[in-house]
Amino acid sequence: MAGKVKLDEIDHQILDMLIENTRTPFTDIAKKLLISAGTVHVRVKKMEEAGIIRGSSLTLDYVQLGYAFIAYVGIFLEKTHQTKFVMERLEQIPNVTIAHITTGKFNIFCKIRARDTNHAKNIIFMIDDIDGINRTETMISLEESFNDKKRLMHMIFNEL
Amino acid sequence: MAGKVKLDEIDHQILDMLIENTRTPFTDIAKKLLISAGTVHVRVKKMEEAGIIRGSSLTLDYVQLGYAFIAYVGIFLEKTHQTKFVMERLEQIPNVTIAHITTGKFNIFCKIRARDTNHAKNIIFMIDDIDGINRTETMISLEESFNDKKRLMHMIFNEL
DNA sequence: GGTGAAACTTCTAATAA
DNA sequence: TTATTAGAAGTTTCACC
Repeated sequence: MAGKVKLDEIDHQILDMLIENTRTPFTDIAKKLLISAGTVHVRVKKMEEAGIIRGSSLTLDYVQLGYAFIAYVGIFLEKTHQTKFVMERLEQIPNVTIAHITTGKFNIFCKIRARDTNHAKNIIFMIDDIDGINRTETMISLEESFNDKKRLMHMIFNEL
Repeated sequence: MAGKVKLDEIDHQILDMLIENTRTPFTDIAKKLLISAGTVHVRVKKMEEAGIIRGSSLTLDYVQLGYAFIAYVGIFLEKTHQTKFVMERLEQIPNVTIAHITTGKFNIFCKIRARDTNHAKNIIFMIDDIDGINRTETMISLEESFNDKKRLMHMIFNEL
């Protein structure tokens, strides 16, 4: 599964195309890179086996699905040794989409997604109720802006 | 592009399978849901046209790619009306993977990805240099934990 | 490593129900 | 809306560079 694989320019360009659309036909990629579809197939498989490609997922419009509310919750623990326990509890709440153990102001830091303010309130209360949490601080997202993955990839590949 | 579409149980299950692996053959989905591959095709297309499915992307192992460092940077602005300008500047830095305008402690809040602490320092200096930013507060992620999308989808579909 | 072609699988659109 | 069908397209393997 995990391994060390040196990626070359061809691999970078394959990833580049698949990052934009995971269903880009290998034949299209092959045509663009002037290689055979078989080669694309082998290289993708290799990157999957090496664990560089961990999977693929859909980007959904959560607003249209009725989940427009995003907030970040900073968590202060009573004692640091409770970190693992609290992280595990957070992972059990599906509305917590990502959680980090952090240095700095907060001990733990997580992102939540909810339908609306009222729904978010319930989720935050749920978090507040976890044993070991002293208090939380909520930051509501008024606007979200993404940077597309392709640009980060270019940085990585060109060692900028 | 955008539209109101009511999703039924079949749609939910199609999304469920594609969220885990966007390349799941429609024939597999059809077999599991006891419908025809043509129907799967039509429904996926409909969800794409409605904008519910916005796209697909690869999940990459950034640690293996040499980008193991994650931090969140809270930004305090000099004046609120500079928000848009600063957001635009942040979008130009590929290492800033996501940025939010927030209520609460910070005016803006962003996530950065870098090779190491030294690399991160340069990025944070870059952010500090943006006009209109008063000061920043960095939280380094020591450990990241994801919640899989499937569970969030189940919440959404079951109106929990 | 890569190719090109064969065998197999999947997609897609049209038609019919 | 869904199923069926059939031709087009894509994937995957493999013998051979």
